[in-house]
Amino acid sequence: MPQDKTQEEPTTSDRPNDERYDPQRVETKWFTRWQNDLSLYAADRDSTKKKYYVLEMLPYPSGALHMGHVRNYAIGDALARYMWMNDYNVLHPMGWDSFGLPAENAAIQNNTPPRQWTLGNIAKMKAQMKRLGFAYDWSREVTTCLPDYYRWNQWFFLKFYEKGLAYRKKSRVNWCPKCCTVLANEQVVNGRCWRHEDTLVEQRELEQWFLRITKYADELLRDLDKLDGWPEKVRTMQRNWIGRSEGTLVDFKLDGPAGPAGSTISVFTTRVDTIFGATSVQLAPQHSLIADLTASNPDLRAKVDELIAEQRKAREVGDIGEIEKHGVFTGRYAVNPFNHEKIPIWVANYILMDYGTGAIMSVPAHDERDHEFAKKYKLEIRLVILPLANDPEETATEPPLPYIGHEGMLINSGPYGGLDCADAIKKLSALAEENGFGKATITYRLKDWGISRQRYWGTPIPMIYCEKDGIVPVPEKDLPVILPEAVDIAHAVGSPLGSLPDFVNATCPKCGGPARRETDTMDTFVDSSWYFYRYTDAHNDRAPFDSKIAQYWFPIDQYIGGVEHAILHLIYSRFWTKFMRDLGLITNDEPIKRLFTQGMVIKEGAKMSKSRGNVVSPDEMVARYGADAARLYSLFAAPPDRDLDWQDSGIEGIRKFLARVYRFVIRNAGITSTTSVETSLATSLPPPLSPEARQIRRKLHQTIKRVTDDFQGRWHFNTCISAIMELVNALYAYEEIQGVGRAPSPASETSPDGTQILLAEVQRSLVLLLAPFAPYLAHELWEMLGEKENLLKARWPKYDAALAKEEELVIPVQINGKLRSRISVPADAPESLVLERALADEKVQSFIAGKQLVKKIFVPGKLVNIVVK
RNA sequence: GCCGGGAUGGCGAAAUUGGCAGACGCAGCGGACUUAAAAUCCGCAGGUCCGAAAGGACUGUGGGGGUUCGAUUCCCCCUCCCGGCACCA
Repeated sequence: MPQDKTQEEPTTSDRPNDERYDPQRVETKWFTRWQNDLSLYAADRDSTKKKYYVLEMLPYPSGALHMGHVRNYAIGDALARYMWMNDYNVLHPMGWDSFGLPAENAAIQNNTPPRQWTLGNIAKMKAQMKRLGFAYDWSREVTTCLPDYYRWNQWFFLKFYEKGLAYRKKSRVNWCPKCCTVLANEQVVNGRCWRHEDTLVEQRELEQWFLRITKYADELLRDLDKLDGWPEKVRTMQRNWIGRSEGTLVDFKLDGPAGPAGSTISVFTTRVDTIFGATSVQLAPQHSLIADLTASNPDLRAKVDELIAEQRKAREVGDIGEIEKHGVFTGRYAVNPFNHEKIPIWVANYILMDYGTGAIMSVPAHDERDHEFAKKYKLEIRLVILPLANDPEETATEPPLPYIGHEGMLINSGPYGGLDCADAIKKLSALAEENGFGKATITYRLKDWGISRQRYWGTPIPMIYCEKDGIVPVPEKDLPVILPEAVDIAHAVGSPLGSLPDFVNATCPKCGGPARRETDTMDTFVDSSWYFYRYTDAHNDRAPFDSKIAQYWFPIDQYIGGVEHAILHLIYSRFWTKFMRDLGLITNDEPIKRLFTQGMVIKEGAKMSKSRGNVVSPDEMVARYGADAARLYSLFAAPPDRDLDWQDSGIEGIRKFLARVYRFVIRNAGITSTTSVETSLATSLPPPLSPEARQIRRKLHQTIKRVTDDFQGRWHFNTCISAIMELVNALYAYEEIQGVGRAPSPASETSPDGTQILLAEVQRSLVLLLAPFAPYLAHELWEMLGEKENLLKARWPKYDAALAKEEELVIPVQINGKLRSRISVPADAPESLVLERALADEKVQSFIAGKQLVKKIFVPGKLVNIVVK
């Protein structure tokens, strides 16, 4: 309805209503149209075009989008639309990371089954996304909590198992004694249970499934160097997380009788060159040997327990680094294999069981912590490294302790005295290996990925335990192991699935005898580790995806999301890709070519949160200002990689800008409809253009250049949008001078003159420039201009560098680096002319009069600087 | 402690390669239109000082130094803020 009206009366603006930009009217009109065309944003299956895979991180279906989502998707959507307009075959899908805790939480609170709650939320959020106008190929939608997706999680798990990369082992987990269940790390808040604020979380040993990500630790680290399209910050975070450390394992022997834990104490050190300075061995309080050492020594046991308690407390408070170093002598000794020296074995609270071997050799002279500890307990401090003097003639002097430098020479080290540190490390490691008491090794901070969760709302782990055959994988043909629906989560003890006999009881695939099903589910990070491959072939029911199709689309050209996923999701995804490559499913080593991490949306300087009451709701913004304004503002208010401080007055300004564009086109659309747009390339304009019109043409080409350049990688959409604003301001100024559109020119009935062709071209380009950022308005205006073709398929405007060039330049003239005057010169004026005019300038004259000219600096097109004395 | 990113008007920000600091927008002020208001349109606007005004002088990008004809930009030192890792052996 409204569309006809605007086409009929675009230039007879006697009724103000026609000029009023009503985002609701425009947006609902196009929203309805887009709803009816499902193929609108579909990627081509077979295409000779170049591909472009742009992806935003899929959301958890919490129930409502927040502004962070809007910003994230506005960035991706702008890029997708831009690439479409540049004739790429664009893949721009969306899905739902829909397994996870909140669904169970909601189930308990509202008594709604997790599936129902989740699917309901997805419906709500999908509607929001559509209303916001995001151009997704919904035919490829992936919902991770549905069996047609999670069956492939199970399939992958079986592959991991087959290759020996999924294994089961006992490990320490967080346990809430009130819930009687394991908690994920994220469910532990300050060392307490998220549901019982008064209850401290305990550590328990449980059998868990692990994926051997450490097998790829080195490759994951090395390949970070290849990811030059990733932010340095993320690469650094991953490097830290992987935490590679080169060193040596050395086995000390327990002196005297040994218990079940044996008599070997392996220590890891990066400084084996200092081993002759080791004056004690320090064990973590949880070290396996301690049970033996304390078996007949309840006193020692009690002291070790205290150390454990101290560690735990420090961990709860979060400052394990600040803990005061305590230790206790075990009364026993270990033998240094290099010199057969007996040194005391201590247990200390600063030794961590989960790094290295949980045991160290203590070298007080050359390690800060060891030094502090040795001083406290009066342990021997033995200097074994002398710093090399800069001057070889000089005798090395004893350094202040602890001396931790590497540029040194061994002393007091038996036959190795005189070696430099680097040499000694090599020699001693080799010696240890030859003699079977150690070797050079690499440790990682990265641990194997424990994926077992004692929760309901996740992918069932496809494993069966048979009394006779032990652990037996579910045969591929029996997948998926369906997650049962009617489960009482609230009253479950342990894994909720364990309370369902129908689920638990199974037959062994090997012997056919009675067996028990695994009742744990997978970590939800499994779901998001490979989902983006599924988009390429979302309905495949014979494989997770077709390798050929994935090969066409991968790697992802541009991935966009929050930096909070820099480690977990993005490391797991890289790991999964490498595993799939080794399976032969894909050929790429890395999933993501370019990564962009956008900043947070904050308000009044703080993260939006319900408790703070500063949450901005996208629905409200859409209702008040329209989706275009909400999107445009989220791109305009800050460069996308920085945090954005939301201001309602700011989005109001954006709405005004859109209205300004709308009014301009409404007033001038008539010109276009009588103009042959196809032939109106500005270069072929008839010659007589007024200076003002040439100025507009120049501004247009400059604007196209600025916006296009920014899309090529810099992505400062805030400046793109200000460039478009400047263009619109220029058009208004031009209108003011010319009175164009205000009173329609009767000349338009005959052949259009140059100015009219130019104006038509400007309007058309303006709409195209706006299309990636404000799709609703752009579509409306596109139609208003009489265009029949879908705007997404229209070509992105090209700029003409010659037309973008200024004819006349205002050149600042500095004297001794201070701005003193400006002169106007033709753009291509040679140096001699510019300098001549600069020196002739009245103000310049007054500043240089009576002074000696030292130097004249001319920067073409930029400035003149005259240096005088 | 180590690593990464920041700091520019009242506010969000711009300056892409060392070359006019503050584009664009918000808030503000003035004007036009209006009975009035809203909306809209036009204009002003870093700070201090001089001047009735036009205009002019000085100063200014967290602080201090340096390189340069010229520094928000490059180098050195320092402060503060945000993020990551951390008794990592």
